[in-house]
Amino acid sequence: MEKFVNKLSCTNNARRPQKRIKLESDERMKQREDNEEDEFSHPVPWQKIESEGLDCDYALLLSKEEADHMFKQLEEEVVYSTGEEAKVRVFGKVHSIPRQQAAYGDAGLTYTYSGVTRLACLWTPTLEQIGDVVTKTTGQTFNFVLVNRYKDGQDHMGEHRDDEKELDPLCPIASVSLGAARDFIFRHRDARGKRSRRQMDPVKLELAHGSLLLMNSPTNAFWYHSLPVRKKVSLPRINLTFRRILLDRKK
DNA sequence: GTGGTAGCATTAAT
DNA sequence: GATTAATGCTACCA
Repeated sequence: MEKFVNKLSCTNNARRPQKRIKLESDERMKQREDNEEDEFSHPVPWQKIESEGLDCDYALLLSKEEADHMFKQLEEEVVYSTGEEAKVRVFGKVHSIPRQQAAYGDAGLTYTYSGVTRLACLWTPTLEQIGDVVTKTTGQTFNFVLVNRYKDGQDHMGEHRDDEKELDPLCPIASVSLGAARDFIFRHRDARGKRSRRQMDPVKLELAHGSLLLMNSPTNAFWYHSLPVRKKVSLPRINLTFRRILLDRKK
């Protein structure tokens, strides 16, 4: 069995991803960094995950106690889609998605994928709180979060890319995991299928309770990702993917 | 043999 | 034509 990337020794002890989009003055950034020093008594050990066209950062964002608390709060707060909203069309067929899903974000935001348009609910206190931690840790702001709940190892997500046109292409997608640890697989678009053009090994991660995975540009242009079935997993996992959706797109 | 997983095939609308 | 956030089937491995 191949070793998973984040089971290997961690070589990168930077406090946050090296790549940052400069959105604010040096003075404000310095001020914010000073505040972060107060907030996080332990530096966040980032692990860089790289391959051709793949650029991700992985870190344990929350302590076990914090993550336990957030998980419990979300179980009470989040209301998941039902009925038609929980269905998706793939290969011409309509399926119920094999997990629970909900969309939260700024007022009036919508997000479309695979023939389904979602109107975001307004942030819950816990989602806002976690979003703040992610922003403070990464320097990125987000206006939308997609919540996926996998009740056990039978729930999963098929291989896909997050390449929706309405996403800000320069803003990374920040994926926070709570609950049961699950495998997460990246595969390069040119290494899929029988007549694949190239031999490229998939990149495999295990997403732990309280972890944060940043998918930086241009990862989603080249790499598909999936959360495969794992029958031995019996506990639920909640995944939050924070995104920035572009506003006022030209019509 | 058996259970779990990896990888390919599917399918018809956009 | 290319793509596809789904499942189904088969081959492989422990």
